[in-house]
Amino acid sequence: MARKRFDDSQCSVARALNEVGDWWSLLIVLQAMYGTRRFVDFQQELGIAKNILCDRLARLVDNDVLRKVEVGEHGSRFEYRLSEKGRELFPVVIALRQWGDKWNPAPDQQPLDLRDRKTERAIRPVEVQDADGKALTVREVFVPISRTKAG
Amino acid sequence: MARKRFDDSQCSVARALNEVGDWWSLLIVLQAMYGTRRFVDFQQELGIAKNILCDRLARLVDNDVLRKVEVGEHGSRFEYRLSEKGRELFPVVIALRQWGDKWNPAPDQQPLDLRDRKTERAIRPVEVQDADGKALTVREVFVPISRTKAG
DNA sequence: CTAATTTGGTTTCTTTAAGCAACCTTATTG
DNA sequence: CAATAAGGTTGCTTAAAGAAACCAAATTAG
Repeated sequence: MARKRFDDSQCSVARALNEVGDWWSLLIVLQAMYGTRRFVDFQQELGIAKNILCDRLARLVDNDVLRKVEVGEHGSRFEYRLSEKGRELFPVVIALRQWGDKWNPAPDQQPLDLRDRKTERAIRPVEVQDADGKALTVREVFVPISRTKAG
Repeated sequence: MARKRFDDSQCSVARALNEVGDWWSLLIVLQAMYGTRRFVDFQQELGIAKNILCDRLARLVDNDVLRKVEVGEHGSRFEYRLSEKGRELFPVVIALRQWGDKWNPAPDQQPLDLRDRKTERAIRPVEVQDADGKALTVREVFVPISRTKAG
């Protein structure tokens, strides 16, 4: 595949994609948010090859998106849990999920119904908002000119 | 690469990733949001090989994320513009950008400063919110049990 | 009006990663 | 004590990414 490396890119989206932008990583993070923690469970739920899963988990751990935790007294049983950094991908994943539900709905599947544990009310669509919480489209924003180079 | 096809996946995140989850597509969408429209400009700004750019643009057009518009009277000059569907990736891209800025900051780059055109005030971090606009973490939500299979 | 350049590609070749299957080691279970 | 499960590693095949060369139509320069 000869993938280009973006580690040093000036664009933080490119750098973010370097960590979770490959095919499987974001799906692994998603599964982790659904509660999956064990190697075999990721493998079965995602239908991913073991060597690829191995590689992705290791990279996600390297990048501090997941933490690898020994469970069972003598080691050799592990869990992969989301770190704070990994958990903060929540808006990304949910925004992507909502976008997919809206624009590529599966006929036999209703859109994600995610609810607040306390109130049991559904979440809103993820939006880019101004300081007052009003939704903004891409056309309603701008990047102010700054002295240093922008990404 | 032998990439697995997710077109028929039950998971809409997987289906979304099928459209914009490959290496370059989301960066192309990002560039388009920054205002890029021409083939050569994408090529230069992203540093992408022409054949790959060609392929990605065609796929994004196929998937209705971009529209290919003839410009110049006799055709053979084109612009690639975001569709409504493409524009609605805004929260996804911005959430990813903010995540990258927070967790992988470049030393010589300040985080994205995106502002409301009208008020000139900075946008907020993209969040998952409850019905009242309160931010929710992944731990504060649940998926209610439903009669049909969930993604 | 002709030559050079730009735009938007296509083709060929090489490199590299994804997917599959087999195998392996250390627990735990039966 | 044998079988199975967890968590990998290794080797092979296939397919996609990247680079570079080439190309045709349209525009611009002279």
